[in-house]
Amino acid sequence: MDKKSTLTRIAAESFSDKRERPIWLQIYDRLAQAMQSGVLAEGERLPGEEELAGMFGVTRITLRRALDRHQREGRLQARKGVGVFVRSISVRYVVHPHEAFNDPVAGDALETRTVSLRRRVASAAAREAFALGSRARTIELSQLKSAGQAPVYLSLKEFPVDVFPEFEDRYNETGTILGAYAAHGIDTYTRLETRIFGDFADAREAGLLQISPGAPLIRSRSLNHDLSGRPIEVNRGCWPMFSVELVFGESDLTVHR
Amino acid sequence: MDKKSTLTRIAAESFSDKRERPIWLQIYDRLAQAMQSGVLAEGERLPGEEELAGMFGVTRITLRRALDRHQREGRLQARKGVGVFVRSISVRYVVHPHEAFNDPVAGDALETRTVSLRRRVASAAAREAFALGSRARTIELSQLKSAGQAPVYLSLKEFPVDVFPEFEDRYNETGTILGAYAAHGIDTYTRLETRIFGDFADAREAGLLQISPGAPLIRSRSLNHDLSGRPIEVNRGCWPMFSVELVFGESDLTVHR
DNA sequence: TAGTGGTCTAGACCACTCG
DNA sequence: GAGTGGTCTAGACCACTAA
Repeated sequence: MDKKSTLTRIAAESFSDKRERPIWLQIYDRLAQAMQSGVLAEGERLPGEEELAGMFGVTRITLRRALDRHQREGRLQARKGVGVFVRSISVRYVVHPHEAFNDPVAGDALETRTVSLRRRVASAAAREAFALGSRARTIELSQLKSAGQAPVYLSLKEFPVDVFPEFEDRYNETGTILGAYAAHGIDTYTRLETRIFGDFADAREAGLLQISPGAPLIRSRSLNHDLSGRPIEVNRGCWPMFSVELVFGESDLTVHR
Repeated sequence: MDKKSTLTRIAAESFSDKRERPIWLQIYDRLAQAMQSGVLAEGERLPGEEELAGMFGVTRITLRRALDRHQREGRLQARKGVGVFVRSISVRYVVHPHEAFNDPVAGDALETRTVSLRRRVASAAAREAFALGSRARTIELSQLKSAGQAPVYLSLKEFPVDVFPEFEDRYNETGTILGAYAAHGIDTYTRLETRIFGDFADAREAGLLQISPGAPLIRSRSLNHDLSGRPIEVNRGCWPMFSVELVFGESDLTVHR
């Protein structure tokens, strides 16, 4: 039996008492099960909403409530005029903050794509960190990191032009930020502070991360210093909420009463 | 002019081109602005959905899309048969993981309520951590912490009965977990590992945290050892995603190339 | 009992994408 | 041009809560 007829059979089963669980949530459940069992495989396109609604015996609006929820939770992504697709989030990407916020170490398993590299008017955060005037400029680098098919991390970093006068060339040569660091004589750096908080994706972020606008994100903001205490990088990053897990290891957290 | 007529005026303004921003998102925007400016104060009840829809000149379903989004994002909470209320999330509660996962330190500014305290069959996580058999029992403690009016943290901890034979009495006497620790001869402990990840609230969690079911959460799982390396506590906790900010301080994160 | 939020239907128009 | 997802309407019934 092919996949589509399997899905048809799943959809055709009668619903249980809707007072216990609304129909749209029962549809949500069955779609989740179909994805988990492989009836709907990663990357696969779902039948059209009209057809899908017919298969489940409900209105398109009712069906859409189930789809919307799966989109917010990252399992599905809709592309206007094209269709609804199963996103790959089979695994959470595990990040050890002591390492992972630094591009090279945890980045090994990830593919990095440079989204943009340009000079810009310094952001407020960069002005404060680098002690810049209101019209000063910085080097802005945006990267997108993917695990397999699924983008998992989008970053936007700013660097001070006086510390990295040749950043663009050195970055393009070496392909890594640490390469540009080294080319400017910086071999060791310190992460001063990292803040983690939740938020929701805007349209641009949603497009790059292949999630729906409004889907929840985990955001980080951090600041790097070199050995002498000079600030050299401000970083803003975000993960789709459901595709990352932060792990804080043993060590440092002994508590005395 | 009273608040309600102010809201009426806000609602009555004409919408801009809906091709640029859908009407329901424009309603969402105006409600956000009304909350931020104090026209809708914290804890206040909104007009009924039917009335509100009339004020904005849309259908109830269109209005509900705006309300739903605010509920997911934690600014509004609906109570069936009662009304829709403005939740207090004016500030993010800042947590320093080195301290905050430990009840006493960061808990100072929070009010703690004991949700439940009982003995139970050990969870899988507790069985593994404490090396227990499949029918072993543990002490389970659930606490809810609130900042002002708003609940911000819900925890569920398990303790091994052999380490804490009198946990319940000692906890009830001292009112704190550390008190129960001390009464059993444990003054110092170590947090072995903490994992942070995103998820969505189920019905019970939503009720206790005063958010909507399905709203995004930040979850933590952690394990405490005593000085001798003996595991003494497994902890599962969650915050409403939008009401917490995790801060990792300076110190430990120097990176050598 | 009256009012509230939660769910569902039937039908419509639009913008977008692709062949 | 055909098909897709995005938005919106008008109307209905239900379960829940409080007076």
